[in-house]
Amino acid sequence: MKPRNTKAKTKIKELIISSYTALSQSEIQNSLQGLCDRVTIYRVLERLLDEDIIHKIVNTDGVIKFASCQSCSSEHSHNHIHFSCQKCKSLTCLEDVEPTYKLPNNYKVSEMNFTLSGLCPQCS
Amino acid sequence: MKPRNTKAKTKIKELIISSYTALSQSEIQNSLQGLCDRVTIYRVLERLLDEDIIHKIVNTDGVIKFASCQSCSSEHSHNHIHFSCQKCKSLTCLEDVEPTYKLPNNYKVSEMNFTLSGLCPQCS
DNA sequence: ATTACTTTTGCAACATTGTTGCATTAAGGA
DNA sequence: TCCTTAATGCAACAATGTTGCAAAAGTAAT
Ligand SMILES: [Mn+2]
Ligand SMILES: [Mn+2]
Ligand SMILES: [Zn+2]
Ligand SMILES: [Zn+2]
Repeated sequence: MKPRNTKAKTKIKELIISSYTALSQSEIQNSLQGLCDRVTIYRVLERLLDEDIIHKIVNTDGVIKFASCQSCSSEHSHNHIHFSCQKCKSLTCLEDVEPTYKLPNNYKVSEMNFTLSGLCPQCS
Repeated sequence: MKPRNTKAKTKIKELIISSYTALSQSEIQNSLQGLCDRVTIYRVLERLLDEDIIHKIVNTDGVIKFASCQSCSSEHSHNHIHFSCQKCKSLTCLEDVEPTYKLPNNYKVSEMNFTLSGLCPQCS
């Protein structure tokens, strides 16, 4: 399975990389203005995830968003916090903020999803 | 708006309180075996949230789950971690585990949603 | 440039989750 | 028991995500 570069993939990748905030499928669809089918967006996102170009974040309302990978060029890890603004609805990666916690024994952690919500600097 | 105790509400409340893991709408629906309509479950859950009897958790896959409130009888706070097992699919509250983190200035936090996924003690 | 191979796409169809309006039912106090 | 109104059932709808399959397009070799 050799991945190919298509119009849709190129444009979606570009969109996500140039966006300061994480984007949902529907937000991407609106930006593309009919460049490709709805289904194609889902499939392209899946491919970009596979290729470690983007990562997936579940927002506090359950909406799934996508953001570019910044710091995981060497190794793929996403242990940073996300911030969801209740006013402007933006979801941003706080790449520098990593939480600490103390788990009971016998839990094996492989992923984390940490999102704080409230007001972002622009809105507060 | 004086809340009333109905069969549906009583049963759903009972289900969630007696469950060790957080439950989704569909899991509740399966347990109820036709006791009430699908829509009623959504509406009952909303009421139980309003009454601070249960709290809402967004799982790592975006599925919304509900668990009873343990420690927020005095004040309503849910700053504990949740654990999502990738094998048995259970989502549990780790009431005693609260993370620490250092946020940049100007962010106003009002809620947090922190879910770790991996293998739970039973599955690892 | 043409061909051949295979990935990617569009479209239709479907499943799941969640919401709303409205007529009917039932809880609970008088 | 009666009355008020909260709660329910049902139908209809919207949003999100998935799948199968034929058609289109990317890529490398000729
Ligand atoms: Mn991120
Ligand atoms: Mn919890
Ligand atoms: Zn904001
Ligand atoms: Zn498990």
